[in-house]
Amino acid sequence: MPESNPLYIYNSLSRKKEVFEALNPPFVGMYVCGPTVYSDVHLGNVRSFLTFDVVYRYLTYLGYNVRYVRNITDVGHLLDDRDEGDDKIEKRARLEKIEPMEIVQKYTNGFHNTVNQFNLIPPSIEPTATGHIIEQIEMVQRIIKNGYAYEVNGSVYFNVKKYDEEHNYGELSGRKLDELLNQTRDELEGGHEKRFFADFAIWKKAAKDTIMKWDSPWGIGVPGWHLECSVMSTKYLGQAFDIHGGGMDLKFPHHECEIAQSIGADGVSPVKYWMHGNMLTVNGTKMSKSLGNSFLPEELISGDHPLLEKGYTPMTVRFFFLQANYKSTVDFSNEALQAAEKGLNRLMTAIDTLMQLTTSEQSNVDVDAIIKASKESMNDDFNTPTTIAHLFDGVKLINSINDNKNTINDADLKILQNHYNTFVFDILGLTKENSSSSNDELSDELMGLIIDLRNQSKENKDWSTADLIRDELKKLNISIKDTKDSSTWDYEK
RNA sequence: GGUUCCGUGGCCGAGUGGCUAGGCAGUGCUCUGCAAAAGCAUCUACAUCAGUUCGAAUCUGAUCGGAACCUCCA
Repeated sequence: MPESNPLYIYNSLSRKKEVFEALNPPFVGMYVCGPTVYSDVHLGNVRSFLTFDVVYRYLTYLGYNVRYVRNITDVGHLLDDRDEGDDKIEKRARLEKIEPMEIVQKYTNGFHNTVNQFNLIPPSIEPTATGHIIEQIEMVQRIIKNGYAYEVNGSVYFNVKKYDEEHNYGELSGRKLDELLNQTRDELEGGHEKRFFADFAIWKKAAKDTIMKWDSPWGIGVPGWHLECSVMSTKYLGQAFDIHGGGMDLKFPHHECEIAQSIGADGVSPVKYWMHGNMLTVNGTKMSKSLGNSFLPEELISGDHPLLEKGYTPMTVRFFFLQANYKSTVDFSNEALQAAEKGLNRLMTAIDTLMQLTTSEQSNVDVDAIIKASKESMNDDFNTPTTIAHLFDGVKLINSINDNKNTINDADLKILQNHYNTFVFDILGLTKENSSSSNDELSDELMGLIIDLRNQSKENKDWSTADLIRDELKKLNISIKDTKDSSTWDYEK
């Protein structure tokens, strides 16, 4: 539980940083909009999930008991909500000539593999839309009963106009209904089933050739596109819960509709703190599949993509993202990624140094200052860039102790070691990626032998042999680095 | 057009009234047979114009430029 300094969270609803106070401490309910599993997740998606991974990790660190729910959307994402709506997953299934659930399984697996690579902690519950059809039907019934929805030809629409008369449709995104009306006048032409242009489907009658469909009081159909999140958050976190996260692009209409549905069904505004992560951009434009500027995590790692000069490890990317505030866009560039790669390396090297530091009787360094600064940064709306900056201040300190320019005693060293373990590995979720992970005992022993031979050459001042060994190993992507009285080696991809 | 937001040094990116983060690159130095790596030190800034103020990157207004959302997207 937060003691001295409280945690502040930027709430999209109030557009202010607010002190975080859990509804039912020590429990915290957090819902994050997960992926629609109709194709591979790309790097932009990863950034969003990473943001909330850190939120989850930090809340846990603070002592909260977090139930983290992140859904899998496996049905119901209609391409539009007009009469001829089409389901993304079905469309993809037809293209690939396989079962919709095969698509769902394939890309769910892919999603899990990807987020594992980036060291994201799995959520406490990962519910699927198709697993909650009954609950969705029940929610539609509650909304109808409360007079906020109407049925037309086997479809049910949320009555936004009526809702807005009693509540405030658009409170999250700052939109006004009459302003929306002005901009979408064209859309009103033509005889749709909706009574009002802003109404949205919460149950949609199935087209004849639809494969995924369910029986309901209104006939055979599919749940509307915004409903699942309302249903599953209510089921697992209650009618009102602490944090709801998602990408900025979901703010409107998706999250706006969630609020309306929850109030329409249960009379309760569902979320205390709305959090929105910003977009990953490429050359200043949002990364998205339709623009063709996205790339897949595998392409990133291999470097096999026109936009990439080389491959980058998942941890480099994780660190790169954490060096920016989650509320800002991050622009992808090779230069920035390479800077992150080196910076991360510097941090990890310093941690190695930290673990083998020799102690003195006295400390003349202020470890508390670094620890305090790191915590305050995280408490300031999960400000990972400044947290990392403070960790780098510590790097300077660690190196100076290692150079005998400063001293540290046993107690302080333990504190500092613990701090870096906690912040770097537990909270920021970075891991040591041994670039020589392909090593086995045999290569270790062989390399040890080669290095011994080379050291003998060096002792004999046979520089040409020593250099030959180093140059030839270089061709095999093995780099030799000489330190004062030993040599290390690394396999570089 | 509407809503929301942004423009910081070569690059990335913090910072919301005075104390000028951090990383990468550059430069100098240390270490070293050489190299690499590592370490230390260090230089470049606040889109433009006007205003408020003792004082502004930070507040106000205008101008220019950019983005997201308003249609599925994290």
